[in-house]
Amino acid sequence: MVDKEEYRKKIILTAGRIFSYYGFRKTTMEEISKALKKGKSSIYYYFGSKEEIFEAVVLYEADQLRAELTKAIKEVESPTEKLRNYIKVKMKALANLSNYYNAVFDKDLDHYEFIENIKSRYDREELAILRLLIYVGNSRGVFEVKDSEYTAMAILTMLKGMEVPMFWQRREIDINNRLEAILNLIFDGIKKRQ
Amino acid sequence: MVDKEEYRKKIILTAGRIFSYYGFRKTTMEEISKALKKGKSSIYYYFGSKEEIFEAVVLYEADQLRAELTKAIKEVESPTEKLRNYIKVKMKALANLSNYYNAVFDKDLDHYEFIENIKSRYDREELAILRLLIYVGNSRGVFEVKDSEYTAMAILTMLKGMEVPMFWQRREIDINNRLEAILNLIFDGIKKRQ
DNA sequence: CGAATTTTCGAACCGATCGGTCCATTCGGA
DNA sequence: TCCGAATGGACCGATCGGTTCGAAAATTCG
Repeated sequence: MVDKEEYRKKIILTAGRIFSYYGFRKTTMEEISKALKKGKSSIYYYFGSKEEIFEAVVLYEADQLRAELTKAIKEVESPTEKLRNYIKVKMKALANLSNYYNAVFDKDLDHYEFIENIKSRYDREELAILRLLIYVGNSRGVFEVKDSEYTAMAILTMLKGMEVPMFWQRREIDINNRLEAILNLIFDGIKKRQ
Repeated sequence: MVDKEEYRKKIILTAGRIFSYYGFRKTTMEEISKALKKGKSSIYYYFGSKEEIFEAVVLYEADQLRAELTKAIKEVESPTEKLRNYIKVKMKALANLSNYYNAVFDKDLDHYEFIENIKSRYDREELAILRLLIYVGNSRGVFEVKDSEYTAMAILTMLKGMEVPMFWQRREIDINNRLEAILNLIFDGIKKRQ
């Protein structure tokens, strides 16, 4: 009863690890169950299908990401720092939340509609957060942009653009350099010159 | 004609990349051929089987490693530096020559006899190199060990011991710390106190 | 203790996939 | 134009892998 939900969580964690290693297609139920030291069919007591597990994993990671993001912007005061933190956390998350990002970008997975849902839902949420950050920074006189809506969209686009190729060349230095570069770009373009 | 050997090399490189990403079992001939922009059956013109390709890849990486190692010990003069370089190169190679190391350690692959051959052959080679390094260092009065044969074996064992768990936690810092630690240990235990 | 319920698991189904083969076709140089 | 080198589509048998099912364990509860 109480344990069941708990065990689902354990499955999510374990399966998530394997998914992130092999990807959705190349991960087998056999492997998931072996990692849990259970029979293959036992997993079906907790989840209806492989897809359902993956869905839960992606959802879990997405929530994880949202939690980290909101924490990151609450931690600091100034709009500049908030935005800076936000972007940094988001980039760092690429390494840890690989299933979420694979789900968002993997073309093989495009037909899964739940991914479409997550995609658009989180896009809207992100946009709202960014817009707010920019709006506040603007009214405090730290930023100076005409339209916070479109500026938020521009930044979101930039972030998305960064995510994709990162999958192919994931060297640590590379990531940091790119991150610094984009941060500089964003702030120099956005910060009020005095 | 001339190209054939060249194309085999290209296949080895391409297949090696995919093998190192998915592992032997999870890599399909389809994927290899697609990556080469060729039909699946075309690959069989160059190699007799999937195993044969893998064999070639492992052999290639093993030779690569040997070349790097011999270069590394030729680059410097003192026995201390030679041994130091040797170990460092070996550890660094873990990241790049993943097929070779997977082949050496993957339990699923144990029944492939050619891997057994590579294993023992390279163990003997390594032992010989290490023994020589220690022997020279010894006679020059830089090292001070009773039996270079057994000392070489001890170091080899240590190196092998380091290799295995590295697969599971491949963080850069971790590797460097471990490396430093083991180098210190080896040298403090081996170097002549004055 | 025994009955009821929860949880596990092996067996088996079946469509998909995979390694490998065949063979007709195309390519490229003489 | 000829000939072997090289290619790739169609196909095959075997295995794999997701899922179902029913019955055995394990656990809970009266």
